Amino acid sequence: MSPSGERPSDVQAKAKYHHGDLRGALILAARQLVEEKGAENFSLADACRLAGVSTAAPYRHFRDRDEILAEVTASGFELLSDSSMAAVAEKGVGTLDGIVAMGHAYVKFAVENQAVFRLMFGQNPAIKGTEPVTGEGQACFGKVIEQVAIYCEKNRVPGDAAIIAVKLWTFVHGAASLLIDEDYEKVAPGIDVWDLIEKTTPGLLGR
Amino acid sequence: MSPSGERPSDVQAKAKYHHGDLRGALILAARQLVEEKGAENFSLADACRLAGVSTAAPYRHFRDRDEILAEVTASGFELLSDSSMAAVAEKGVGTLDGIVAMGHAYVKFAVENQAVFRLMFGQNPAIKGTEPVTGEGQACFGKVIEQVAIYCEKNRVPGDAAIIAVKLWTFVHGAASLLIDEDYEKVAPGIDVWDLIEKTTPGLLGR
DNA sequence: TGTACATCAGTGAACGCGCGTTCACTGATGTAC
DNA sequence: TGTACATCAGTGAACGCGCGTTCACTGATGTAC
Repeated sequence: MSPSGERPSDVQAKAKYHHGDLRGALILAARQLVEEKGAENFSLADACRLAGVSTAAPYRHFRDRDEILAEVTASGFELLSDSSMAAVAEKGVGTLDGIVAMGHAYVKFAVENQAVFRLMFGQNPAIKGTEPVTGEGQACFGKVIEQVAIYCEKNRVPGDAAIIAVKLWTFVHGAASLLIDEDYEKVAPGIDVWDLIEKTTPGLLGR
Repeated sequence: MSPSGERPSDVQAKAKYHHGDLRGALILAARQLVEEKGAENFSLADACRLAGVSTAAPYRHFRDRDEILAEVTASGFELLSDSSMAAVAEKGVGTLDGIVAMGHAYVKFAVENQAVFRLMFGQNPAIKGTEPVTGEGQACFGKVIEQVAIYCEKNRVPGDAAIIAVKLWTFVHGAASLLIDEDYEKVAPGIDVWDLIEKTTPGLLGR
């Protein structure tokens, strides 16, 4: 340790003029605030406050407010891809269990990252049209098709893997949405979404 | 016609001090604006402009901005209930065709009333907790259970009608959401959601 | 039927607020010699 | 190794904006007599 007692990794150290990784810190702050207050209540000024910089600082790193949100959204797809693949790897590549596990991972992600999930799939043309978001989104769905294709081949299921993947996605997406938006609660309180997916997946795969 | 040439029904007549049904007119204006710009860009001031009244006028009829949005949301559920029932009546009460038609009506409603659909099912605790909204929402889902129950009895399908109804709702809701949020387009462009629902419903009903 | 008056549904001006973005600036960093 | 200087990443003050809401007010309506 240097005589001054400061280390580069000491993020909480007293404020420095040069931040080191303000871009990354702002994305992190934005993600946290979006999750806390919802994307519709997110303000750039808030993120600056949280990161401890002036409100003008972000403009060194981002074109505008939307560009930060797009970055948050894209990072959500990355995280979803990773956790889906981890789930599949654990339960078995191209197996029914593996595919169910992907569905569960999808719902788990939605629950743990509600506001980011809404950004990823919900309406916000300005954000969803941008490259990082579109790219990561396609990659993410590609993994589902891949697993379904392996499953179909192994089990001699006829039909287009892409269409079956769309069915699965549709169902799981509905479940995740209705769950986090608390729509089940009004009408089917205490429903076990985990179980719902497990029981419904075989039928959706089957035909 | 009176000598002045004015009729009470003459909505487009020159502005009157007393509006007649400002409450209703503001809800209509709000609905239109929500649909045009999205709920997140809706402002009370805009609605006043459209209705041709001062920005203070709404406060004779509504507590605040959220109360108008809640009213718009509740009216959405009414409309959805009505069109679902019309679809069922046409295709056959408690039949497979009737249930598929409800699914189609759900998607049609979502497409034609995207922003209101998002208000109805999306996150906005302030609005969704209110009475008109909760009540209309429950009534709406009740109609689905009803149809499924008749179907199950007629066709001797074992199992809880409510659970089957939840499955159907989940799938159709996923389809409607992914469709209007343009998420299919990235990944399965040109998909025929109508057909998807028709093909998938029997399986979801079956087990 | 005609008049007096209470009630109601609007007006329009003003408020304080927080936002996104721009500006001229300054302090820190790292490279050339 | 030490110094000069260009470059870069921040600052902080200011801007214009539109919003939701409140206020004292006024014009229209309808009822009692």
